[in-house]
Amino acid sequence: MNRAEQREHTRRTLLRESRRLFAAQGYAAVGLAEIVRAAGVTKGALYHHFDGGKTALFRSVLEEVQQEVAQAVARAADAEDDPWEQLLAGCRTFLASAADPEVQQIMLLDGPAVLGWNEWRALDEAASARHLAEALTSLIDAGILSPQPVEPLTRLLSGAMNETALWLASSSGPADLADAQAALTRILEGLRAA
Amino acid sequence: MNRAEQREHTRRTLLRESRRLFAAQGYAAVGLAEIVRAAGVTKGALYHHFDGGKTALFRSVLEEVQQEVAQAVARAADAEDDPWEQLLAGCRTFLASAADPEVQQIMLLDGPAVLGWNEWRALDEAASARHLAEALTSLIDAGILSPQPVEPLTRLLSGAMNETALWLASSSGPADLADAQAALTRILEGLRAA
DNA sequence: CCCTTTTACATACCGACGGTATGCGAGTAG
DNA sequence: CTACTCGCATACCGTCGGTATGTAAAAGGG
Repeated sequence: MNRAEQREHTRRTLLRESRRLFAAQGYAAVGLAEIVRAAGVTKGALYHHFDGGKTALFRSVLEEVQQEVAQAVARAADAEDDPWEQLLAGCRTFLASAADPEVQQIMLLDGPAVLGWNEWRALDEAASARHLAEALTSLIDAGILSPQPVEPLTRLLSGAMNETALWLASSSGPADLADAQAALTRILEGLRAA
Repeated sequence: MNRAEQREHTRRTLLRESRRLFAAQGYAAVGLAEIVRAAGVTKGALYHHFDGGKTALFRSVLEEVQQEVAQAVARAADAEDDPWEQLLAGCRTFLASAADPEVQQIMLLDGPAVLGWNEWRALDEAASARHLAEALTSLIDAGILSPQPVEPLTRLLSGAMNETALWLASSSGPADLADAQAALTRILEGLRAA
């Protein structure tokens, strides 16, 4: 194994193990000692790969999670032809993806608190909220949604989905996801009429 | 000053100063040393009043903040006669109240991450989400909203308002609050039609 | 093939933090 | 006046995130 491979291996191991621990226990409850022990390295390696220490490691994990969610959403949206159906499919898929406890703890609970809301929002924007905003803009241009500022609407819908996903984890019978998706659909359809 | 008065004075001072610091710097960035110095006491006093230490102190601060927001919302809603107008007024007031940076940092950012989402939701439920759910139930019973599960809808709306409030803090020109309230109204009116 | 440099870590250490055990003096009750 | 309680202060501890330094192996030039 040459040096580049070894480096990548260590980095990926740190990301994988820290992601598992952050998801299971929450950012604050996980110590660097536990992370490096799980990864089979030492703190020296961690700080060599992640300049900002614990925070930078968490940021990388968060980006990874957000990319995965965004990919799932994009895939679901691309499977539809009609722009309106793309929005519905994307939103429903986001809700389903964010129902994963790993995603919740890292992306929805610790993310904003650890990085601050501004940085969290910037990452969220880059990963998925931008696509939502673009979709809404297209629908407004096409006359399917009434003309209005896109940013507040994007945040309303994004926040609605985020907190509903968290709710799904607590009281989740299997019917709740369907109920939540139905309620979300009702909201979107209500906007369409107007 | 007798003992009961002294006790209450110390407790209120700790709550006031810790609230100020938590709001300004975030939970994790504030040390107990800083809190007790600002309050003019020592850690002994803090642990005498708040059995769970830093976490318990934060929980008390959070409850205080939530109560204040809930009171403002209830007052705005009670000022209206029509149930539908009560809902609109309550939601708009919540958005305006949660635009306060103190409220955001404590109630929306650190709250869920520090206490965990389940406990945060229980406190939120007791303070304000319960009223929202009751209002929605009444509107469904009155035939103003279409029959549907109330819980998912409550979480969708609550989450929409929470994240929009956070957005207001970042990019806030003074017109943004009005835009956000207008978008929220559009969503609610859309539900009404259906 | 050897020597130099760089790289990818490991080791050892530090200050600060949250938390606890104990001490103490002023109130309060009998 | 006394005994007891209560509201804190003091002193101390283990653990944490972070850093400075050491080191062995890989890479690169002659």
